[in-house]
Amino acid sequence: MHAAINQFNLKATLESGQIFRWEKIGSWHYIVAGDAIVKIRQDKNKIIYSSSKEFDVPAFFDLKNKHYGKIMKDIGKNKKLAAAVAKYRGLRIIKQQPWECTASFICSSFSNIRRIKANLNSVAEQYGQKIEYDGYSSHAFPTAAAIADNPARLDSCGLGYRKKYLAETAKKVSSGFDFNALPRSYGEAKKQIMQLDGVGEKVADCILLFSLGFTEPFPVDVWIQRAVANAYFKSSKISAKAAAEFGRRTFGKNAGYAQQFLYHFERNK
DNA sequence: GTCCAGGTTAGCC
DNA sequence: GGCTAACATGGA
Repeated sequence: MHAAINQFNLKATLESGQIFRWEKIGSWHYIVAGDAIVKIRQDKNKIIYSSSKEFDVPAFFDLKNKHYGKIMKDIGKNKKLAAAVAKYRGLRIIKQQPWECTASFICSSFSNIRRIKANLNSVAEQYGQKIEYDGYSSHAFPTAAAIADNPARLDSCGLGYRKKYLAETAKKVSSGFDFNALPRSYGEAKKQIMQLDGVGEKVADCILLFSLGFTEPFPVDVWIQRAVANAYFKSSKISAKAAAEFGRRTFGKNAGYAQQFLYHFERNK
């Protein structure tokens, strides 16, 4: 499939730490999402893609968002963000499946991207069905029930203390917790998600932002905490809570985008 | 050996 | 409510 596209930066989108199970081989990117493999590359204002099964690639990359230009204009007004927006315009917020996103960010806590990738691939190998497309082979991300049925297999995934969080959350998700039945309000939805083991303020914000369609979360990790302190408070350190409140107050409904640009910019400077 | 990594939690005040 | 130490593991 070919499609003409404006304001899309595939590289920045994939490299900005929202999604972990992807790999670049030559000029192609292979992304494993759920039980599908998506093959995609970007050539200026065009994307070329296909997938192992039916998959809405434009929806996944938020390319149907009619407000993107306006959002960029809005957050770009902020002096500290102007450079990030100029440099990475086209960075999109990916829309993942809630369970997979939740599991991913439970694994992300106090870790690093390289290791998170290895952890998630191990989990997929332990439980997930083998899938193959265009010579690229991987494993589907397992259902919560698959993990809940046999949590012992997490032992070999190198998750450390996160193992018990993932096992417990898999159990809850496979036995009643329903992402589709969450309240519409950010605060209420967040409160419910935080009932899950291993899901605190930051991971909850990531889940709401990267999988549930909320755009106002401002997830604060060590990078964002430092960046906000340095750029906006002329201080070397402020609390995570203060950084989150600042982000949401300053950027409102677009805080999620602002955070993602800030994060990617900080990590690459 | 020491330090750090897209934090969360339990235990304390 | 806010503050702290503990939590497993791997790489620099």
